[in-house]
Amino acid sequence: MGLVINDKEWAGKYKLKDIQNKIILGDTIEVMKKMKPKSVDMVFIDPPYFLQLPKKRLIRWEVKTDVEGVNEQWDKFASFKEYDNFIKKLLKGVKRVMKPNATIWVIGTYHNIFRTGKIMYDLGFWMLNDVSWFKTNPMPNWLNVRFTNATETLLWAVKDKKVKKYVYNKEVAREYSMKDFNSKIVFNVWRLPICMGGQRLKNADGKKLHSTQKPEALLERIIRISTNPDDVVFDPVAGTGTTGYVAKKLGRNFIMIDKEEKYVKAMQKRLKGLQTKL
Amino acid sequence: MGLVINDKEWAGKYKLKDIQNKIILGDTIEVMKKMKPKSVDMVFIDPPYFLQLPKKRLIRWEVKTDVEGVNEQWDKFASFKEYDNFIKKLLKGVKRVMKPNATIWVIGTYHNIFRTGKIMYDLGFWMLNDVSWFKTNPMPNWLNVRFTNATETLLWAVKDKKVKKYVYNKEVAREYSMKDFNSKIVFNVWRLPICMGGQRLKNADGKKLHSTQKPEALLERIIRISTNPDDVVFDPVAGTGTTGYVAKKLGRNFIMIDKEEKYVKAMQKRLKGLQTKL
DNA sequence: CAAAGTCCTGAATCATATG
DNA sequence: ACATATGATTCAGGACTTT
Repeated sequence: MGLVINDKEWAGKYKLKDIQNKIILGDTIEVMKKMKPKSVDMVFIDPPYFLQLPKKRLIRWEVKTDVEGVNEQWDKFASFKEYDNFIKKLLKGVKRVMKPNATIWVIGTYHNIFRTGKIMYDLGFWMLNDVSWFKTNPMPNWLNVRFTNATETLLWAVKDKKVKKYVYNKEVAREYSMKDFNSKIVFNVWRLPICMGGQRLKNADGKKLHSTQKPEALLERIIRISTNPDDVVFDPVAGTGTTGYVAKKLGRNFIMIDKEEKYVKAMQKRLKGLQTKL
Repeated sequence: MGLVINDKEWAGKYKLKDIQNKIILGDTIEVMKKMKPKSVDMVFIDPPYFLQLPKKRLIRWEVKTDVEGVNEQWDKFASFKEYDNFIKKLLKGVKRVMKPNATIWVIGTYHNIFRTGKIMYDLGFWMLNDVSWFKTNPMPNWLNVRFTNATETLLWAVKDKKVKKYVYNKEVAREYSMKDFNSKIVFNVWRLPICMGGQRLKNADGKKLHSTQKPEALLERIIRISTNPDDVVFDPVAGTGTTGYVAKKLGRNFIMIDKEEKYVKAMQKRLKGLQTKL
């Protein structure tokens, strides 16, 4: 049995053992319906950001160049409504497969995080924190017509208000806060650089494979703080697979879904590389 | 003509000269309807945050005093829906009186800022930045079960997507960024302390008058960066009146509205104190 | 008077056990 | 699902008191 499951070739339900530490190629909403309820310990979601950029010419303060911008099929939504509907379906599906004491992380920018947060509240998630990822090396806004957007926002929530015994490794959290600000207070502000250098996956042309690949250090922090070893970390829109890669590296298990073959292939390669390393 | 206008005693519309540098006592939605469209240069809103705090009291065990949360009438909403409706009416009213190139600032915490931001997008405001106010002296999370909430979020937007020539004093912005982070990049992260000491308005008992008084330094930054001298700064839910106080101090004009007489009285006193100072 | 020590408090969705 | 009783944590900064 390989690392990848093609959902089209799978009839019936998924048992946990079928998909643990697997990448599933398929429509995430449909795949989740076939998963067992209350089966994962933590969820990380990095949804499409709905940048609303013009199709041809991307504005330079948003992205580096026209070619490399977020202008791909997966970020195309006709309207706020369509976007909201997608996020709502995604979060509903995720909530169903979360264990009762599981937590969920969602990352976004000001383009999408407000609508997304609002939907989380409406679905009954209980917010624990909004965390501000303060990038140490943001792209400067060289037109100087507004502030340099140096942050992304992470929302951290539990399934319901009544959940109390979720995982929060406070000593680990304090480690990072000491490193960031030399402070014993564990702030909801994190300082770390964006994804750079060797971490960045490239395609055959040497161009970056994915516009919004997250740094491993970000996932490391999230996973170490909010899961224990052997927990199952779930990413329903996995992209380049940083979630599963870091989870595995830290002795956790993963389940990842993506609908694009090129990303699934890249994840597969990345994880195989990890196996040889370990 | 005094500093305060009682809306009940005012028939007909308000001309700009009637209300410039005045505090209006009345229902903000109704008052705004009587204001002239396209008349203000900048708006600052610090709406109720809809904290949904538990009814029980928290006690500090060592000193045996209550932890006073916000538990006041103005933060009472029955449901998300009721809260959303209030914010929607407020923002619609505000948009109407904004000049075409005016900008708007809205502040909040994770309790309310996501729904509020979503509504702003839906009403057609064009977001310029989300700014993270990183408090230098937050209340620590004493039980250590989540991150210390050390931030509030400011949303900064223009009236419509097509607005280009709004006020952004980039040199002033850089001043603050140098002070905060010794950086020439003007980050969307601001470091300043919460409202403390002599700034804080007290009532006759020596207790704080308002749970959520904003520091003058915050308003100073906002006003200096996003307005020019003699501009009209509008605050439709003025509370303790920090907006007007700082605006006046910086050579701007203000219009403030609040429905509670005790706050209007306090603002009046505060502004009279400023006149004697200047 | 200055320096050191004490007390208080800040927009907070902070826990657990029992009935 | 409530309400109630019990328990024993955190830091910066301003106001106040003592040395």
